[in-house]
Amino acid sequence: MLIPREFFARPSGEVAPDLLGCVLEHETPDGLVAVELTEVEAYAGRSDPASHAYRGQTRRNAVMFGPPGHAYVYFTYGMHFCVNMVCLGEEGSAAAVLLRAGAIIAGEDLARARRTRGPVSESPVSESPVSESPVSESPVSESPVSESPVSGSRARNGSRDLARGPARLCQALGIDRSLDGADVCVASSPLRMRAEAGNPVRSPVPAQGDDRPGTPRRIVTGPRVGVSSAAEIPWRFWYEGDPTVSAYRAHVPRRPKLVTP
DNA sequence: ATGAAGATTGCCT
DNA sequence: GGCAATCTTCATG
Repeated sequence: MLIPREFFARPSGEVAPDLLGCVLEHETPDGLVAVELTEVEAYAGRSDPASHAYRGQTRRNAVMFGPPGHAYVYFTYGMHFCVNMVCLGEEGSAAAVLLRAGAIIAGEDLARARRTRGPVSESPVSESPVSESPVSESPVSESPVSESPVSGSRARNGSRDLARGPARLCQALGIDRSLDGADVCVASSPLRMRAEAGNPVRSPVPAQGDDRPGTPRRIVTGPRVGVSSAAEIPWRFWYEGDPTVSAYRAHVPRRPKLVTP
């Protein structure tokens, strides 16, 4: 069931936790990839110093100032895309929720192909899978170790890392600039957001605490890192102990470009 | 016109 | 843990 637009017509701080467990799917000629969201981050817009909308509307962030239920896709670091869901707290607030991580629940092969085919990586797609079984059948509930450390296997090939991080999530889904402004609330859109109800059973989660199937996943909240203002508001939301949640990495300001005389 | 920084990631020691 | 890759956007002259 598609998520109604009213869902997004709320402050981003309210929408964000409700997005956990929802499924973002992108349909292309190559196929369909669906990701269940496990980590999101809210941005308040005009009043948020860390938001792209803080300094007002520009060509890049124009979508954030538009109606809710649309995707705000931006390009960063010269190579990565990130996607937000536009919300609506106050009029023109330009609030949004950044989709930071998720679990692939459909189209995993396509997602892996997109992730493998990196800018520098030229490894052919014809890679012999390690007992690749269809996602729908055969629960792998009895594998304590999530992934066998195959020599040469990078993190990017692991299923749990396919959408672990905002840029990886976009790459796995095939989201790029052309989807900026896409409406995720209409069935005719290639990019759609589905409600949690009707989700396939979650892929096996490594034993960590009490993540048995059937156990409701707990949502953890915390302040965003690196932003001092409004620290009392929980901006980040994720599923506790979920392996697909991105690990925080402190942002390192790069050294200034060296001038050669 | 020019420069600096960025809602990141992959690979290095 | 550190640094490079890579280019768009925004602010300033």
